[in-house]
Amino acid sequence: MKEPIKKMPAPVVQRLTKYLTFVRELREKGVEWVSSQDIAEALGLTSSTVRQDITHLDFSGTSKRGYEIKRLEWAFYRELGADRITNVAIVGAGNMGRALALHGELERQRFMICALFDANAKLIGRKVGEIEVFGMDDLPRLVRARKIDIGMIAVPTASAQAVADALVAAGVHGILNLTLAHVRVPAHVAMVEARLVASLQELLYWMKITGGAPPPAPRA
Amino acid sequence: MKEPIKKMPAPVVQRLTKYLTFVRELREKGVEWVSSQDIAEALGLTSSTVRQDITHLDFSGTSKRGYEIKRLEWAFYRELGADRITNVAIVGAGNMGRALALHGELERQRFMICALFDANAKLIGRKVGEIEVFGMDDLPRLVRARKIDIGMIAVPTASAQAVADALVAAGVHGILNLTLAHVRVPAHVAMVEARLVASLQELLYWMKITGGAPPPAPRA
DNA sequence: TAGATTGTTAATCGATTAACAATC
DNA sequence: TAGATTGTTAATCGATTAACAATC
Repeated sequence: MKEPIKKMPAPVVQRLTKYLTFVRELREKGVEWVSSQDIAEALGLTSSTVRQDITHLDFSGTSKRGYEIKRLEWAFYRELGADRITNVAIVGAGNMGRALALHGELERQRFMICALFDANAKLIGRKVGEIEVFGMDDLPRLVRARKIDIGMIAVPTASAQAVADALVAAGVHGILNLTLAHVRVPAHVAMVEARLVASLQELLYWMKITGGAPPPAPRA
Repeated sequence: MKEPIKKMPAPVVQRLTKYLTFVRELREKGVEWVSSQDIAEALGLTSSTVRQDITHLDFSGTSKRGYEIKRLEWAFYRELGADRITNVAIVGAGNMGRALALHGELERQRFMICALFDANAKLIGRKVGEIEVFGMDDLPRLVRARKIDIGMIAVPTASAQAVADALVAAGVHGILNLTLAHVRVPAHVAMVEARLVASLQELLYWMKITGGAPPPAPRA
């Protein structure tokens, strides 16, 4: 086990997801080797940053040739923990929740949507594609039974914290928050914010500035 | 015009969207004053950071009492450029694009969805709620006619760059990219990435680490 | 071999935090 | 007034970049 144990900084983790997308594209095109300079140019970074970031992986390049794409891609997946299937529940069977449930890209990237939940009794029992909608009461039971690791919050802003609490109580290990609300979770549960409306507000600011772009890695 | 002209760092802009959400909630509850310490505790920051961030605004607090919530909320909206209506186009009338078009939260936060676009001829002419679906050919004309400032990319990953190019050519000033792809735009166009699948991959990493949380401000 | 590219160390840059004087 | 909280300056911390020796 040579895996580095040290926690990577958040900016590095975010760039890893970008590297992954880029090298996957290259592999699909049949390219076999890539240099830190190639990656840097494509993503608007310095080659130094790219090499430093790859340092965090259990992976080595080759002098003069760069990085072998197939192995590098795999190293990214492995480091992120995205090399196996992850079971996901979506809370909120409104427009957004249903769209996520039907979003093929998730499955393609090994995220399996195992259940939808909604507080609205009229929606319970319906199906969205293959996925059944359950009431909130079933959350603890199904999280356990279906080994659900991640809960996605796609409910109205006002209910976001209550849903997060319910997901934590049910035992998920990670939460993706899609609402505008700031949500708090205990330290043993990981959370990433994907607040779409907030992203639009951030975008407005960068548009104000020189009609210009944000610094290299906004965040997404 | 006392507005500070200097560009804020990306982490500050991202926190601004969080402050905004928090103080809006307080205002709705009828609270009138808030201290940097209150905000810091709610959002998991230091009061020092909060005060430094507010420094970037054209706004002053009051010794001993803190910040007047109504005025502070407004200052956040103004600094972000979110104090007026912004016209938005969505490209991609699939599940995700339609869900966004129907997502009431956008309108509530002054983003007006003015048009949907899709390459699929079968979808053209249909309506999603009140919003009509147009073909890609109509993009340049409608961006001009409807004064569309922002384009949201909600198409399959493989078409993301082509759509971005089309939006830039049509003259939008900002782009929100919802696909997994990394997309490049010229410097005069602002872009924010809201790559949902990448956010899930980032989440997987934080789950690996102590089953733990990311550092204070992951991005979003 | 010669040259290109990695991996790593050290320097720089920028953001966060601490400390405290100003102030209402 | 006394005390609480801001606004600001200086110190710290961490991330990015530059430089270069190692190496295939």
